[in-house]
Amino acid sequence: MVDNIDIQPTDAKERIKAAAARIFSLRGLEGARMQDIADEAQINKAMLHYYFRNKQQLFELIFEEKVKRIFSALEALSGSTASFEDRIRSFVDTQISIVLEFPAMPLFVMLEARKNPGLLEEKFGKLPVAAIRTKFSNMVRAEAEAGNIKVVAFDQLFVNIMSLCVFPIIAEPMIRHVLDKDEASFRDLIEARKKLVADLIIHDLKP
Amino acid sequence: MVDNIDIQPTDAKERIKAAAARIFSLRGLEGARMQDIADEAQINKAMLHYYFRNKQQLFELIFEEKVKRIFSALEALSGSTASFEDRIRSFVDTQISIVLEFPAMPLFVMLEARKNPGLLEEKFGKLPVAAIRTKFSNMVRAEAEAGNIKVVAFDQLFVNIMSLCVFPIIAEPMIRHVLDKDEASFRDLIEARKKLVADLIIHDLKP
DNA sequence: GTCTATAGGCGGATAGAC
DNA sequence: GTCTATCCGCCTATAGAC
Repeated sequence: MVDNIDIQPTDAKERIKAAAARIFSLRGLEGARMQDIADEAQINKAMLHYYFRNKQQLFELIFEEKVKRIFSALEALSGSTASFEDRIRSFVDTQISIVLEFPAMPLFVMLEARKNPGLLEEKFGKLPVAAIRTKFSNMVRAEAEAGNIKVVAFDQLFVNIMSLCVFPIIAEPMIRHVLDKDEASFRDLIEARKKLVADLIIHDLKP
Repeated sequence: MVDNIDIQPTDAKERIKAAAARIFSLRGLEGARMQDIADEAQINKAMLHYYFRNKQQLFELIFEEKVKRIFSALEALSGSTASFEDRIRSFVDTQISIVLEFPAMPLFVMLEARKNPGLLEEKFGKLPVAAIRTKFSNMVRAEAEAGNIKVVAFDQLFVNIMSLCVFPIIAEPMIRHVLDKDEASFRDLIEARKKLVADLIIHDLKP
């Protein structure tokens, strides 16, 4: 922000951010080592402090970016003029894809949000999510009144969808252990869920 | 194990274990401070090393106990002579109750299992879970052949149930933020799921 | 902008008195 | 068994040469 006058966008900065995301998501704020981030970014440890003042500041930047990414899928719920069913399908699909990009990230966010309650509110006001929530809630009520779906608690519906999309991916090690799956068949299992989860939700909503 | 000759079961040891579970689950192996565990257990830091040789050993003990607790609910799936539907209901109920006891624990287990792949296999062979899996899988097939439920992939069924039970609780901070709920109404939301999730699963299995 | 060297502090582990 | 004092290594952060 301060010195964005440089012509070439320093991709060192980008490499650091990517590396930090990987290390933080796996080891948490305290567990992450600046040296490991530097190694991963193929850069000197001192450069971390050159680009980002300190560990805490780097951490908060990553946290903020990743929460925004996770919440970005919510827009599939409110935007466009697609039918209710199509919005659900689209949301499930993008949600699963986003979490697949970076499976450890929701774990990281949930853990850090637990350690530091109020971190979410601090970084993002309640207002942006409130707008989407209201929109989705209204949509569910309208569909129910039109007789297209049965009457349901919209918050439970939301929780169901999120659970079915996110949990299997973050719980990969446990699920693979219990179901005795190798990496490939686990990937197939998740891929199949893009349709399966949407079907399950929509079937449940039939009047 | 070595010195279990002492008459009075040292409840200091129990306090330490409880404290360690709390701190480790929230901050992870590297993030946890021995001092914090000692404070929480109202005990001197040196005593931690008296009862448990070092941090790593204490950590592994806690990890092992907690995974066993989480997996213990699986027995509701295979045991007893109850009907299929009742087993599902009973499993959902106990699973939610267990996770509620210690909401951060599955997060902790999933994160540590990610950092250290093979930790699950190392601590618990595949065999015990394999037995339960086979039993459950056979049960699902038998019910389908009897025409009581439709034909489904048992592994997706298992993943669905786990997701709907576990995720909402571990994601409490994110869900409360998005749905703007206070502690009490969040608790109500989870409590209501004991029935709601079982209904959803059973409804989906109707032929 | 990049790197080396080092300061400075924190935290796990132990010695040893009681 | 319990506690204080202390060691020592690791890790963040910075100083300063280039």
